[in-house]
Amino acid sequence: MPNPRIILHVDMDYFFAQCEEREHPELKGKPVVICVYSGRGGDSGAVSTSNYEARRLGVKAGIPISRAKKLAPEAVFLSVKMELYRSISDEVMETLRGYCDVLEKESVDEAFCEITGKVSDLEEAKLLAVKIKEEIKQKIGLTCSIGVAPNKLVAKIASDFQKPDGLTLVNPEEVTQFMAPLKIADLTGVGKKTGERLNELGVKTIGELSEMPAEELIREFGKAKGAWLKQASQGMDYSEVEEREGTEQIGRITTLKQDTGELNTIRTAINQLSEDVYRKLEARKLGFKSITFVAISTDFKIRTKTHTLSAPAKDLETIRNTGFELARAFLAEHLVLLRRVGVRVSNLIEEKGQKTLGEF
DNA sequence: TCTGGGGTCCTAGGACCC
DNA sequence: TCTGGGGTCCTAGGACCC
Repeated sequence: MPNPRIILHVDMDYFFAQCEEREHPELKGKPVVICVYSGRGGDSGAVSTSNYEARRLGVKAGIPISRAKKLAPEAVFLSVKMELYRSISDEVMETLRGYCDVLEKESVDEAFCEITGKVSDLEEAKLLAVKIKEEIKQKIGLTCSIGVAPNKLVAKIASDFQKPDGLTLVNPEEVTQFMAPLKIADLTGVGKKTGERLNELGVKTIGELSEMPAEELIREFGKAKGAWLKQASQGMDYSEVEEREGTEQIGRITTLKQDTGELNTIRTAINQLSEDVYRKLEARKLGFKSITFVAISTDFKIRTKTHTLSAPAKDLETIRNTGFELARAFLAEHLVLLRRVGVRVSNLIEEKGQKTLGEF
């Protein structure tokens, strides 16, 4: 049998709110709510995240700001400051990089670290995790929660097991016992829809899921998802920790001041969004082949319209004009009022470093 | 109670090519 | 009258994650 892998999942605690607490120590101990205002005036918008004081009052990510204010009138409400969080995130990732063989940044506040080559057993892994936590605390001033396990799936669930400032280790032999009592929603990849359908089948825990016949899961959820559910419920996951570079897509989305089906109003929004997307592309020296117009109607249904160019482009005009043409075509097809619109580019291509025959 | 914004991955049908 | 199979790309939509 090959040596088991040892993988860390590092999850920053209530990240955006903790960043704000670091910048403004007087916030500590108070409920803090980080908001995305829609721009429609008043408290229209949603909660992005909140600290534990606010969570205790029922204020969680995703709820409307107006509702959060009713639940916690005394809380401090702040707008997201993405640049700040991103620069702090860079510091965290830089610190982690020093400790692992491979670092996979999963999002602005989470990462997987492969440390199989850095430690010889779980005891050493624990010491390393403690050291990482201390360094992030000392150098950056933030707490995190870490899960240590033989694969990514279990490491991620483990990092979520004890929070905030937690550390959870799962031996290869303990994986099954660790997973069995957990709710199916704790399984990353099981969201609202899958959770509801499993509930209808009488499945509430990961242990119960692991007892379902694979054939039945495949019949219910299709080949890939069914087989995955069976494996995941047993704590099996063979996916590798990998440094991923190339982003797949870059997009911007915005809420319109009013619901509208008017092409001219939408054009103004598209122009702005296109410029933002263009700036991000430019910063990363990327070209693109596909442009997508994203339309979210008043009933919150998401529809898209995509055009793929015959050759890659990298200019603002192409994004803006194609985006507008797609919007025009969309409105001709659908008689709906739109609440939000977005522009996205995909099929990204590195401007430089394109492979040429000369390289060989 | 009234709902942000940034992503990833998967599916399925159709076009097109060999 | 009966008429393959495989691969890849494109589009649209859905589920999920933070």
